[in-house]
Amino acid sequence: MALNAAIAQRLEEIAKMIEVLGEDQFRAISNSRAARNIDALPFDIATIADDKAKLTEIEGIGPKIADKIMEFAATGKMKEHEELKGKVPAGLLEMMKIPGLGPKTVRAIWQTLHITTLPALKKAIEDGTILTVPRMGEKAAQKIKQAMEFAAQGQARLWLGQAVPVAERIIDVLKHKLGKKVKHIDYAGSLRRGKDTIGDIDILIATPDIASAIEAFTAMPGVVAVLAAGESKASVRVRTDVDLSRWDVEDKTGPTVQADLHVIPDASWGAALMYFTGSKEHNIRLRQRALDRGLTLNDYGLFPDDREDTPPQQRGIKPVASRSEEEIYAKLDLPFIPPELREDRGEVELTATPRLIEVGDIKSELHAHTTASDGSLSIEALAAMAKERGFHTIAVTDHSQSSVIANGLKPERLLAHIEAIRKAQEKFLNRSGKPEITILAGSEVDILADGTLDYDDKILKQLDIVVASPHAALSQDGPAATKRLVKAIRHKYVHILGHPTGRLINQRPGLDPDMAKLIAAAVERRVALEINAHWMRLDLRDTHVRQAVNAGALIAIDCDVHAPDDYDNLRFGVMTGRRGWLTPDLCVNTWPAPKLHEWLKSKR
DNA sequence: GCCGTTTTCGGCCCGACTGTTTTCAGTCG
Repeated sequence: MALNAAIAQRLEEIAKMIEVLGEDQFRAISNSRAARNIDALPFDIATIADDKAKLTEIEGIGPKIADKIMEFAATGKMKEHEELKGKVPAGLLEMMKIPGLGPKTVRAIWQTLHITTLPALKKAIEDGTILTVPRMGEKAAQKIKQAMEFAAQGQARLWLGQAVPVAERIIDVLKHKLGKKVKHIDYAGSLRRGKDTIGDIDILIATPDIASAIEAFTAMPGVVAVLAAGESKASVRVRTDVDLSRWDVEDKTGPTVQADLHVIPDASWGAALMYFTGSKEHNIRLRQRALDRGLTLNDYGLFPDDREDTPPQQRGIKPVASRSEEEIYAKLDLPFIPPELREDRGEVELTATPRLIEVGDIKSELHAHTTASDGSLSIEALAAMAKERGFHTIAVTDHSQSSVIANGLKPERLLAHIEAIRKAQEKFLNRSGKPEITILAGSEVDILADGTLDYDDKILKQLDIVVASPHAALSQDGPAATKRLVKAIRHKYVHILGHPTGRLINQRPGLDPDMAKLIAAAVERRVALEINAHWMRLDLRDTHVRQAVNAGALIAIDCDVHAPDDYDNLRFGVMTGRRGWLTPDLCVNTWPAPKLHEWLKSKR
């Protein structure tokens, strides 16, 4: 879906350029909204790029933007975009990416000092000429300088698995310092919605002792800078520390992240939690819905709308609902909407809360490595940990021969490994000789660049489970990737397509296959598509899961265990599944042993 | 530039914080 991304990027840039030129800002908002919606589309826009009627059916796309899409799809150019680029120097768009620098300020800097690049901006801050810009003082200049330095450090967004431990650590610190004075505390934002990357961490607290909360937050360990500390809000930059040893990442200590603490009145906890959880698009949708019902919604509650300028809570108006998210949704005639669904992707049409998958539903791990290839656990240790988690089945799926770096198994070693797995099974039998946990002999077999598998059929047939995954040739083009992966799905011995695109978030984009074709093949062959739960992968991603679920495809959520801690990544895989509206029935890992084993045998 | 069971024209979510101002503009979420 390279076209979706290319169009979205241009529309977003058009929006930014309109803003910096100081032209009609509603036009800017429209372009930006269209860009977001196109980026979130679950299908390739190329398939309807010659059909104006279909294009305008997409939310936020009217006749003008449809024309722009058709023009770009046909010619690879967008005239409006190019004309604006002629008027707006590229450096201005870079400047707007710096936190604290918005369109108005960038425009003012451009108009007064004719500055159009980041280096020139830096120089103007250093020599003080920036102070001649209207409304620009010493403090603002220093803030911009600091923000530029943070931006230069690179990675803007944190991995989900990096951010969650930081948020939990902050909550622990505040709970410890404030004890019983904490009425409510939780994290909100994209973290609570389970997005694969996180911009910043939002912590909400309800407590009578506001001063102590702000003090504890700004003074906690790991804080490198206090950005703001007001009466009801504080912002800091805090260090992250996560073991990244499985992949070779340059900065092993991890970057810093902005964390915001919002102090919330106890009575408006639900309204604030909802507001700060977002998404922005979901909130806008709810506010609109409130207005339609003669109500107005803000972060203090849902109030009767009397069209006064002063906010209702400041005039002592009693809210219709405010204490819990549940009661606010109810007053808006909606079921409770789980945070992972709050993306304005149709959830506001729901009439009942869907029973989404939960961590507790998972009863098996179907993708795990041992010391035979690149894992750190023995077969027995792997199985013991799975049993401890209440799983009925664990699949040992070490790498195949082509994965040389991962110590992949040549056929002879694989055959010996199968024997070792059968032996290990004997150690996990109860008194009546029944398995306490079923240990499957499997393999994570490489899908070679042309779609053939890394072992021949004679070998594959002897395995209880085959997870087929792409590991090399991850930069081949979309059509080649589609052909390759569909061929693997159609292979008679394959059960699961492992990390289908091979992406590493923030590191490499991975394959860009035609998902609709992959899903269709998977549905037909009853092959499960994996959500790899490692937070650097989360592959399938949320939008792909949604597509697969809509088509009725089977999904596997697996931790791709290499070390003991990897089992803990399950929750990130489950969050991604929930973002894709995944219900337990479609997820093979939730199936009871007989049903799972029967499915596996149906491929033999 | 999009959108519409009050509208095909006239709207477009709402509040806190900061810094630069003397009453508010800009940015953010």
